[in-house]
Amino acid sequence: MLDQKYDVQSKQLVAVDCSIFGYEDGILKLLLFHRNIEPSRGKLSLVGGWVNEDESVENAAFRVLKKLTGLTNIAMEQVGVFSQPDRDPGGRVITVGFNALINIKMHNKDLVQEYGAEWFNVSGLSNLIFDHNEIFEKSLEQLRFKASYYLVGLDLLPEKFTITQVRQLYNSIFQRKFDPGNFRKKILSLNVLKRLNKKDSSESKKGAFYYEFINSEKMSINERIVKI
Amino acid sequence: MLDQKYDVQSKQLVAVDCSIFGYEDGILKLLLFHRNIEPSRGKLSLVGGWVNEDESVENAAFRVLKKLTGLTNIAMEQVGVFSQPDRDPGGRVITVGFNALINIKMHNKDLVQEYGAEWFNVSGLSNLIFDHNEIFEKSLEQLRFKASYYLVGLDLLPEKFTITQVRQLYNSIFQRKFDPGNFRKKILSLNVLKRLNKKDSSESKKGAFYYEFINSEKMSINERIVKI
DNA sequence: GCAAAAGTGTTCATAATACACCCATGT
DNA sequence: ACATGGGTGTATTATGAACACTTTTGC
Repeated sequence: MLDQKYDVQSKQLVAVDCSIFGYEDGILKLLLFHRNIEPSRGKLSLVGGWVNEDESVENAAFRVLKKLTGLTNIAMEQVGVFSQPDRDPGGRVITVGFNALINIKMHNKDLVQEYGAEWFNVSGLSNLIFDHNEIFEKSLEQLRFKASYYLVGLDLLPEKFTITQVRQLYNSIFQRKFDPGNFRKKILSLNVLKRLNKKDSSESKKGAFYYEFINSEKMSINERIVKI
Repeated sequence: MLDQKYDVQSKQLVAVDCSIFGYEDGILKLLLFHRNIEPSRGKLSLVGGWVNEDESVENAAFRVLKKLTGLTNIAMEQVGVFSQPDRDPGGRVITVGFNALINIKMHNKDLVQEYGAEWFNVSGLSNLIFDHNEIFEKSLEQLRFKASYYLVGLDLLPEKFTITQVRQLYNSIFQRKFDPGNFRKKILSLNVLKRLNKKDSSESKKGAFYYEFINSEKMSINERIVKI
C-alpha cells in the first residue's frame, strides 16, 4: 500500500460465484439456482456465497460447492474478479468467479433440489441476474482454453471409457464436431491413456476398446490438444 | 448467494497490488517500493492500494498506477486474487494482483522518488514482503504468456523501431536469446508492422530499417509468436 | 579487408487437417 | 450383405528451429 493505514479503510462485502459445469448424456450443463433473496428473487443465478473473514476465496468456493452438491476434492479455478460498484443492486459486493467441472451422476441431488437449483444446457444461456452472464461467458471461455491444453474431465466419464466418449465430451465443451480419426490420434499421442483388453459394445457392432487414465501429473502446457 | 442476507455478512479489506513492469536499456524491470507502514516497514513491496467502496478493482489499480507514475491509459490486467487469511500480518486483506507494462522513460520520476520506489531488474527478485513473491511470479508468467500470443510492448519502444529492438525486448521478457533470423520472419509474418524508408545506423554499420506499428485490433490468439 | 549486425534462404522435423479406406459385427 | 461406428494410413500444408550464407558499411 502506498501510504494509508489499515484501520481507516472501508471494508467491502466479498463473495464467490461458481460456474459449476456438469456433463451428462453427452451434453454440457451448468448448475443454476432460483435466487431466493431480494433483489431479483426467483431469477436464475450462479451458485454463490459470502467469503468469511477467516477463509480464502478458494475455501469459500469449495464450501459453496460442497453445500450444494455434497462434493469435495473437486478442482476449482479462479475466473476473475467482478467489482463494478453497481453490479449488484442489493449493495456493493465484490465477487470472485470460480469454475468447477463435475460429474452430474456423482453429486447429491437432494441438496440441489433443496436449494432450488437445476441443471441447464449451456448452449443458449443468456438471462442470468446481474453480471452473471459475463461471469459465465468468461468461465466457459476459460474451460475451453484449459481443455485445449489439458485433457480435462476424465473424472466426468466412467472409470473405463472409450476414446469416442472423450471425443463426445470435447464436442460438448467446444460445441463442434472433432474429426474421429484425428482426435483419437491426438489424444493417444499424449501417452496418458492405457488401453484395456475389454471392449464396449453398446455403441457399435465392432465394439470399442476401453481406456483408463494413467496419471495426471506431467501434462505440460506445450501439449496442445485442440486449436481454438 | 445460497441463502444469507446481505446485512449480516462480514466485510473485508480489499486491496490491489500491481506488478508494474518497465523496459529500459534492454532490461525488464519491476517497480517496487520500500513500504513505509508497519508491519514490515522498509522492506520491498509491490505497489498497492486500497479498493474504495465506490470503485472497481480495475479503477483502484489505475489510480495506484497514476499516483506513482503519473501515467494513465495504460492497459492493466488482473493476475488473480490472493486471500489467505494470514497473508498480511497486519490484518485480513484480500488483494487482487494486477499487471502493467510501461515505458520507463515516460513516467514521472519525481513521483516515484517521492514514494521511495525504485526499479529493480526482474531477474533474481525473491525477497518481497508477504506473498508478493508469489504475486510477482504469477504476473511474470502471465506477461510471458501474453507476449507469446500478442505482440506486446510496442509502446515501450520508440515510435519507430527496428526488428532487433523488438527482439531485444522479447529477449528481456523471456530471459533467452531468440534467433535473429527466425524472430524477424515470425514478427513480420504477423503483418502488423510497416517498414519505413529510414534506417537506424546506431547499432550496426549496415543500418537497420525502422518499422512502425499499423494497428493493434486484429491480432488473434491463433497467431502465436513464440513457443513457451 | 574484416568484423559485425542486417537480412535471406534452405533444410529438417513436427504437427494439424482432410479424408480415403479397411475392420468387425449385429441385424 | 450391408450399415455403422471403430480404427488406421496417407497426402497436404503449415510451422518452428537450426543454421548457412549473403549484404552492407564503418573502421
